[in-house]
Amino acid sequence: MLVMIRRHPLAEQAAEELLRRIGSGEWALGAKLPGETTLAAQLGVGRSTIREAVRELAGRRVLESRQGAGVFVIALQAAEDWDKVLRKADITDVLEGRLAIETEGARLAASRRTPADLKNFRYTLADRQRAAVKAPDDWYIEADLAFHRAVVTAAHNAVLTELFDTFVPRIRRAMIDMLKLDEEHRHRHDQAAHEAIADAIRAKDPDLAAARSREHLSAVRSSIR
Amino acid sequence: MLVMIRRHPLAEQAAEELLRRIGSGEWALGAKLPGETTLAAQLGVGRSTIREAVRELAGRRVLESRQGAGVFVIALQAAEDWDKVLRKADITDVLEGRLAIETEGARLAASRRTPADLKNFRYTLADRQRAAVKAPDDWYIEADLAFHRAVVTAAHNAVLTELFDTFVPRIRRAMIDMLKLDEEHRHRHDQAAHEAIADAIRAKDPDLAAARSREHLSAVRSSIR
DNA sequence: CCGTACCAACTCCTCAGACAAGCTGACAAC
DNA sequence: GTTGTCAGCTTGTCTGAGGAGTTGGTACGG
Repeated sequence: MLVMIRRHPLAEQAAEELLRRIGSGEWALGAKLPGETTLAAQLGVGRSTIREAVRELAGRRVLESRQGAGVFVIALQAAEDWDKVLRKADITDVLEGRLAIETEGARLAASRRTPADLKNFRYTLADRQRAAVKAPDDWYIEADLAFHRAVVTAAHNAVLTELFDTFVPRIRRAMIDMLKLDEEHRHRHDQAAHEAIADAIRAKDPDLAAARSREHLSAVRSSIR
Repeated sequence: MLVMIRRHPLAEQAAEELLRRIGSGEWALGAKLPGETTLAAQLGVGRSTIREAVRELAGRRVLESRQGAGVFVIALQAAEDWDKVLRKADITDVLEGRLAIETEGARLAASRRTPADLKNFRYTLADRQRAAVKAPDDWYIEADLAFHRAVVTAAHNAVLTELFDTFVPRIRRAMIDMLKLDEEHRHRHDQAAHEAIADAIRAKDPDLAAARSREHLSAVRSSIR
């Protein structure tokens, strides 16, 4: 223990160790961990270090401590951090996930869109048009994402909207990289494809909206390779 | 402060207060928080209490502390806990999300499935057939989910697979509720629909696989209302 | 004028000890 | 048997001390 290279604070290492033991089945769901003093002695660290480790796992909703009673396991593993999953994932995998969400979103939007949704389309499309002509990259990216979000929002499905928002940071980074390699700004010229998606939703044609959404996003995916 | 009813430990209250201030814009993304002693004085608590609060928010990926440098904001709000989002979400919204994932999964599987995937289909379908005839509800549910997971897995897309796994607990609960109201076990009789999905993937027909997947899940969704 | 080495002040990190507050089970009194 | 009490456990909080890492200024040498 004393010899090991310390890249992380002791408290973090202790948290990882506890998480490992929980995952290995040493303590079942709902089980009570040994007392702080016992754990401190076991891991060879001070009591306050153990407390911080437990606090960290409490923040990750794995442990729960009750004064006077003890520390208890409330989850066998840390909830998947989606931002981390997406960061590590291959960009084509992410784009295929986005395609699944947006295609279905466009399909549902075609039957559920309200007048407010259509107004939102007009606004975000006009904004995207302006940004495509003269705005710097980051402005354009935000305008583009705003329209795509408007489509998903029009599906009036909280899960799909939340999924889209989860994907946004990763998509944004990918677009930044993509635009850097795209000196001709070819990507900005597909305003027509966006208008077409909005038109299909406006016309209440689910299959067409889904098809056009799929077509557009497939093109984006292809342009990556 | 002394008079207030203390239902939560001070460290937790301090964490909530810090989270509130971050959300209110007091500290921007990437900004450095005041030192431990300063914060402790501001909130009227001890230094170790502040440290535990920071540690909790570090576990939630909102703060990050670097020895010698300070504590920094790395997210403006706590990451959405997907399990929690799905628990609160309307079941039809969840099923529509599942439909988006599985339909696209089936489509991709039709062009990427390996011999191992097909073997997996055979195995899980046979298992589901047996369970549909005589097994108790929870066995049947696991067998059904195993086949659906096999389909998504055959798409060979880590993001889609992870999404499916995120949805599973919520879907499982919904199925339990559904089967309780389904005395005739009608739901168990759609083995043919599952075989049909597997056949389309086996035949490398993306559109057909997607259509059959969509049809099956739409039927499930309709049976809920 | 520029670059380097040094250093002081600041930060978080860890430990130890003390006491408060809350829970639990055993045991005595009724 | 039921109830009340309490001792012994647990976590919660504070304080003081020193260790370790970062940062920015400053003096020195070129």
